[in-house]
Amino acid sequence: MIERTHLSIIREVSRLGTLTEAANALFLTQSALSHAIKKLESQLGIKVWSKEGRNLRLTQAGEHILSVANRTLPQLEHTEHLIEQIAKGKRGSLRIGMECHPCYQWLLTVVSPYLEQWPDVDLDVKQRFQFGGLGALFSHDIDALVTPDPLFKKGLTYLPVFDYELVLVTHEDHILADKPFIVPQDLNNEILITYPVETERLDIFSQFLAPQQCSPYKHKTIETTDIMLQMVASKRGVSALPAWLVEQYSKTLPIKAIKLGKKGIAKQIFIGLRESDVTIEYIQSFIDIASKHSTTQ
Amino acid sequence: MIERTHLSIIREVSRLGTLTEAANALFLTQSALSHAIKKLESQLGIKVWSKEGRNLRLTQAGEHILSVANRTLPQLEHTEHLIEQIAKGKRGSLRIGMECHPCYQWLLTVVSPYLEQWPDVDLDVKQRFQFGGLGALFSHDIDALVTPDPLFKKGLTYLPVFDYELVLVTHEDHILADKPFIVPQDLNNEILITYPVETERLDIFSQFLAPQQCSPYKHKTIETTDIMLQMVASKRGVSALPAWLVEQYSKTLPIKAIKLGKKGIAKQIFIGLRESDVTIEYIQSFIDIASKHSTTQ
DNA sequence: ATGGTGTATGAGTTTAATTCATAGAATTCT
DNA sequence: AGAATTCTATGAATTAAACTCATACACCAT
Repeated sequence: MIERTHLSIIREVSRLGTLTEAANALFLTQSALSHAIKKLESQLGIKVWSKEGRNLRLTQAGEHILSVANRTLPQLEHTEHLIEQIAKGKRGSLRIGMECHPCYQWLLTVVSPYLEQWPDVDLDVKQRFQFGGLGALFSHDIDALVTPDPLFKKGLTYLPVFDYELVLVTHEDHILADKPFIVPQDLNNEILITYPVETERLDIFSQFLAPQQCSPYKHKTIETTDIMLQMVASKRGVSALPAWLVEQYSKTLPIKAIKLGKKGIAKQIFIGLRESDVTIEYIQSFIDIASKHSTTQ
Repeated sequence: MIERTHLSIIREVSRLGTLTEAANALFLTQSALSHAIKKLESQLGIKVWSKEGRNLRLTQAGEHILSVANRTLPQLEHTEHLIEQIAKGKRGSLRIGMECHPCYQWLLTVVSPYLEQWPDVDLDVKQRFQFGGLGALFSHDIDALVTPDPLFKKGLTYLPVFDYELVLVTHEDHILADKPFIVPQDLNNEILITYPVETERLDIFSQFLAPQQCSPYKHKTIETTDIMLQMVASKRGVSALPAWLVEQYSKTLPIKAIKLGKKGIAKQIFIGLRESDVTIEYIQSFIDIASKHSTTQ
């Protein structure tokens, strides 16, 4: 069996020329190298070197071993270096799953300071999961899940990262725009625009309309927040989004936010993690930075 | 230090699923593997596996080690095999990569006299490469590359082995069958059958149709030459193949070869080698035999 | 010859790897 | 729920290997 030491020895000897020097470079005695190679030779049934006077010349077999040494040793050294970084907590991969459409805007504000602080962390954001965000966490397809529903399961933890109020968005000239708040019946004649997910996962349905058995005149779905708000701004419908997001867009678009019900709808966003990961430094740091970028942002 | 045993252990465990089975495969006890990995983990300061119930799941660090194992162990095993052959006084192994579909038929005619002359050379033919034929040559996954594109790189040499003419193949009753040669426009209403590779790598496209901005009525792809010619023989389309190949098949199938353009399309096939290998006797001999089996065959 | 420099080798020592026996953990069976 | 099964983990004892030391031997230059 060709072992790593054999590769190192052959590489060093052909780099430095003599066994003695190679032995020094490897912090071993000349005797050790001699014995090691001798044993290898007897195992493989070949000679590694032939002696030409007092220099060693690699045989054909020796050349093959040197060649494999030059190809594989650097790879081993590279992974050892990589793993050292992982051990120090400096490197790793953080794949974030998003189960909350509007949170994408918020995530972007978290990501840039994070990447600055952790340049060696591989960050990735995923938005579609074959077996739901929870399944993705369990099957290690993602490492963190941004979600409004903290479905507690053994082996997972959730940490709240920010609170916001869900509001109705209308054009600023809309009939409802001047009300201090709206009631479910107010939407009976409106076109409601939402993200394309099941209605059970849309709070405007599950927490506002459904309890009063109301439904909008029409329900349209749109993938992206930008287009959604463009539609609202061109009076093609109303939507329900986080208040902070509406406030941000209202600087450039003629839109307005209205409370949903007298008390409004309060939402909380969590980050779910596998319990075994919470101690990892670069993951903790992500939670920290995420928490700091809460509503006020 | 990551040793070869660690690589083997991690590879076998991820192949077989359990430490116990891996231990059997490696002719060691389960305890030995457990101790070995434990020691590695303490040296590197990381975990290789995390236990999920009773299964082991590789950590990120573990994945890196597995990846380096899959890259380096086969190389070590191959050189050991090579050296074993050298020790026995036999020659070695010749792994040929093919980047040229129809050349397979030609290769078969080369292989049999070669094997007769070199009974102890282990011959292997590979047709799929993760990083292209060139990458396979450099990473020692193959020893020789049969290709129409001699992409010169430092450390490689190419030797031309045979020339042939690329021709159109049609049914012998086809409308085009009586022409002395065809022009690109003649294919506008034809179904063209080719091997399933990128059109840039198909000479009928890159050297014949594309310069005149022509394209066939339809483009179908088929893996094997036999089936391809069966299709042509049953009037389901036309194809482009080496003249010598068509000539051979035309003895048994109602097909005919037609020149592509007035001058025809001349092709040249090369064998690429690592420069360090060109002096090896059994490789030189392969080139010799290959060159002798050129067009006339 | 002689000193200098390098390799080879046997014997003894140190270190590492392996096994054995057994405990613990998770899963399946009844 | 408890028993049987099937893995992994671990400490202690054993076995094997790697390494050093001391020294012999080979080559070359002067």
